[in-house]
This record gives sequence, structure tokens and C-alpha cells, in this order.
Amino acid sequence: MRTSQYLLSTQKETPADAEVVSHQLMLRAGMVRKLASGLYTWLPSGLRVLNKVADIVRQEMNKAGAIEMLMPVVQPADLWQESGRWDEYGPELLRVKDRHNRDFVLGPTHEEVITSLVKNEISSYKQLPINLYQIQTKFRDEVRPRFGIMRGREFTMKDAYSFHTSDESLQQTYQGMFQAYCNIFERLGLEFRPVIADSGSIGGAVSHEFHVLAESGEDAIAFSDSSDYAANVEMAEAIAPVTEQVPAMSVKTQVATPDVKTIQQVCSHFNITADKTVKTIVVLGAENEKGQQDLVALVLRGDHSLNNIKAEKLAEVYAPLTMATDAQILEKINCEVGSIGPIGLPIPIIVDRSAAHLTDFVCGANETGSHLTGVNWDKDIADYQIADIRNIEAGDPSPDGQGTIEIKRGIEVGHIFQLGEKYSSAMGCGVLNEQGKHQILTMGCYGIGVSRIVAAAIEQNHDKYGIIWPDAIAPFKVALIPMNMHKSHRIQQVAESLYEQLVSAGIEVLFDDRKERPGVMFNDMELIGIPHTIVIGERNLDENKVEYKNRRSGEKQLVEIDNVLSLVADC
RNA sequence: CGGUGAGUAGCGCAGCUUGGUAGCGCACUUGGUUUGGGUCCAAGGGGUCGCAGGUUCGAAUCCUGUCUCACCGACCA
Repeated sequence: MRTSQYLLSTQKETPADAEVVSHQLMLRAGMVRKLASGLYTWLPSGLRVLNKVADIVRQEMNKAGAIEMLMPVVQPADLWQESGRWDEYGPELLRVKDRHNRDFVLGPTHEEVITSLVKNEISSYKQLPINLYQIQTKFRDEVRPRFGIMRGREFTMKDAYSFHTSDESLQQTYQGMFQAYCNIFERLGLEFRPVIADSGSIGGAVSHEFHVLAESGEDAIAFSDSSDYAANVEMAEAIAPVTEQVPAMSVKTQVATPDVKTIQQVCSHFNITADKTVKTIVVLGAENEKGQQDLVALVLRGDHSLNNIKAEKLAEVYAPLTMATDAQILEKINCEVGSIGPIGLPIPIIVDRSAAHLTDFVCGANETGSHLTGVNWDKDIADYQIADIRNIEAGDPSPDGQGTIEIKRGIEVGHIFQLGEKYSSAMGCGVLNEQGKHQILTMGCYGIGVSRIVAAAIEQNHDKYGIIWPDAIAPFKVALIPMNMHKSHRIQQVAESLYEQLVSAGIEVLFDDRKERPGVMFNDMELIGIPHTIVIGERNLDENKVEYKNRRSGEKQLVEIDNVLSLVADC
């Protein structure tokens, strides 16, 4: 490809609304342009990268025995009503009507369509297991699209769905996908980690996320420093402290604490650290048979934070997690927020494992402007239960018993689930089994954010000059930069000849044949992130040499013209 | 959904307080100059100042409404 005949669209200045590096560089390098919030046009060089990522995904999926197909973006509402997600899915599901006033949705995912297809097409256990996938545009009307391609509303996703007559078969395919995902991210040249995840609203039991590690990641991941353990902090189990419980020494004492409301204030008032205090959070309880809601108290150590997802899963707690209002608290407990504590509460009390490990701690007295010191479980509070309701933190013991937890940030680029029968039973998707009986199928589902991978790769691979593509997904492998070609026939000849050689060797080369100054060309090629550069200049031509430069290492070397092709081909 | 801020040329911005019909840098066009890391000089083209309404002799500027976009928040006892 010649730059003079290409749409480079590079820019010097960063558009003001680009926040993260990948977004800035994708705009500057001319990969994408924004059309509206969360909607982007892929320009030629961006599309090249996107297609490369998709190709690698496709190859590895095929290798793992999955079969490619393609489903519509627009889906009829009745499928979604059948699965129940028409009501479950919130405003993130974009609903549209056609000219006959029939309801449709823009597919944020394709469980309904595939399940309905398999229900009709597959009728015998002999046809199973089967794993079908597509690489398709998805639409999710995100609350807050941001970070450019990273969290757009329209995006490219690879989604695969497997169908089985037994859990063993599902396990097997799930393992196969787990391995295929590792292969994919390996080939893409990204630093990644599979982590244990929450299965979220899609449902199902077992689930892993694949994260590309990057500072700007939206998810926090808990790692063990001495084992393979890795889990999303949403999920990571916070185990009870492994240290011996300190024997209780004190007797509870009520202390007047006007204007002491936060844990910070409690600490400075009593001159203690937050891990000697307890905070009591009041949330709405689950509805009883009559549909009435009581309140529930969640007790955490002062320095810990509540994990909403864990709390929501408790039978006693209303989901989604909802904080009680000040008025509700005043009515039920007769005390202001800021002085609540577990002693004498008229509502169920759930205590985090770490908080339950404390002795002689400080907490609110359930009397406005008053706290208690020297409080101890069992002695002072009889009726409570213990659960894991906090976020794991750096320095905590790893839940697998090996090592200590470290927290890093990651970008979720893949997610695999064992779905079970959620969709197949709702939609009656089954086959006749060996006994000739109708059997509902069990499902797995496996997603990869193809477009997000492009952004994630940049987050992980860039410097102050621009993008540094891993070879596997670079838009071009080689940049050919002639110096002042318009003034030198010799340079033009060598450049044209090298270009031709590279092209016929099947190497993707971007030949910068613009009448530009060298600095402009260098800067553009570095911004775009082409891994290998060949510079042709008068100086070196006298010795029949050209310069090779590696984008990542910055290493330069002079190479005989005749050796350039093999050097680049071997990279 | 809540909070904050912003919409002026393709991009980055000034002008608005104190109303008088729009400017700078980059990019673009032409000519010259320069040529191993974003040359320099000159001459050009390009904007219904987000949209609608109002005040006024006169509105980018003041008022009202509306749309769009961005950032922050949705962890607090």
C-alpha cells in the first residue's frame, strides 16, 4: 500500500474528549472516528487491525471445533419475551418497532436466537455436542459509553454457544474453550490472565473472565502472589483472618461522641486505627410472603468495604442492594446514621468474617451522638450470623491458602460461562436422548470482545510516540520510508524495487511515497505503530545498505539491500 | 439516573463580563524555500458561532427553552 493512495488520516492534536491512551491514539493514528456517543467508524488502518484480531479468533475457534455462522442483529421481541429477558433486561436493551408496529430489539447478545435455531434444527442426541459461533456487531445502550472503542455502544463480538445432553460434555467443551481462549490471547501477543468471575445477569454457575492487564482497566482483579489463583474482586472470597483471635479484655462502655459520624472521626476521637472499629450498614431486606421489606444490618470492619454482589446473594438481603434511607433508619432504630452499631438492633445482623474476628472494638451505640468501646461478640451481642460480604484487599491471605493477595487492574476481553438450562428450558430446546425421551439441553456460552481487544492491545503496548503493535495484529508489518525520493532516482529505484519484493513476498508493507519531510514520515509511521521500518537514504545507499529500525526496541541496524527481505520476513 | 462543565472552520482554542456582523495555531490550496526526526516565507479557500424562540435599531455576546457531547458519582454510617 502506498500512503499517497491511502487514507492515513493521522493527526497531531488529540481531540479534547479522548480520555484514555488507546482512545487518543486510535483517533490520532486515524484508526477510528466518532459518529455519535459510543458509535465509531473504523477507518482503513483500524479495520485492518480489527480484521486481524477477528481472524485469529476465528482460526482458534475453528481449531477448537466450533462452527461459524451468522445471526441477525435485529431480533423479534417475542423471542425475548419467551426467554423472559424482555422484562429482565433494562434500558440497555434497545427496542425498536418496525413499520407494522411490531417490537424488535437490537441484539446485545444472541442466546435467544441460537437457542431457537438449535431447537428447530437439532432433534437427536447424536448431533451433539455442538458449538456454534459468530463474529457479529452487538448493540448495548450503555448507561455511559466511554473510553472510545473500549466501552462503545456498538461493538464487534465473537459469541459462541454450545449445547449438550450432559454436564460432562459441557465441562469438556468449556475446558476446550478455556484453552482456545488462552491460545487466542497468546497469539495476539497480549499479557492476560484468566480469572474466576461472577456470572452476572446471564445466569449460570461456573464462569471465567479473561483480562488484559493494564493500568486503565475498569476491573480490579485479585491475584495470589504465589499461586495461580486469580479472581475478579467482585467474586474473590475474603476469608477469615488467619491470625489468632486476641482474647477479650474490656467491658463495653458507652461514650458520648457528639459530631463523630464517620469511621475517620471515630478513629481520631478514640485515637485508634480503623481496623479496631466496626461500621454498620443498613440495607433493605428481602421481601417476605406478604411483600413487606424489613431492614438488615451489615457489619464490616471499619477499614473494609462492602461487596454489593456478595451482599445481594444473601437470602436475607434485597437485590439489587438498596441502602436504607435516613428516615427508614430513624423510624426503625430511632438513631441517626453515624451512630449505628450492632448492639441491640431490632433487625437481623450479618457480620463479615473479619469484623467477627475482632475483640474489644468500637462501634455505634444506636443512640444519636454516642459510641461504645470495648465491645465483644457473643458477650455483648448474641444474635448474629457471619458471612463473607466485603471486598478482598491487597495484603489479604489468598482464598486458596497460598500466598497473599495483590490487586491489579484488567480489561475484560473474554468471558466464558456454563449457562446450564436457563434458555433451553425457557424456550423448550431439547432433543430425544438414547432412551427416546425428550431432554432439555444444557448450554455454554463464550464471548470475546473483538473490538475491545484492539483498544486493550494499545493500552498495553504504546509509548510517547504512539502505538506499538504486536506483530500479529499490526495493520502493516513494514513501513518503507524513502528520504527525499522526489530528488533522487537512485532512492526511488531502490524503494520501488524493495516495495515490489515485499509485496510479492506477501509481506504487508506501507510505502510512504508522499513528498514529505523525513520527520513527518517517521512520526506518522511511529504513531500508527508499524513494527518494522526500513529507511532508504543516500548516505547508506553508497554502501548498498538501508537502515532497519524496530519500533518496539528502537534498535537500528544497517542491512545490505539484498538481505532486507529475509530479515523482515523472519521477524 | 444524579452532579459538573462544554458546544465558535476538519482538529485545538480565543472572543462573551462591558451587544456593533468573527479571530489565532494546526490541517488544507498555490508559489517559492528547505530536506535523516513534525522547515521557513508569502498569498489563498473554508464558519447560518449546536438548534429554536425572545430582548434590542443591532445578538457569538443578554434571557428562555431545547438538543448534543464530555467528565465525575451511584461504598456511606
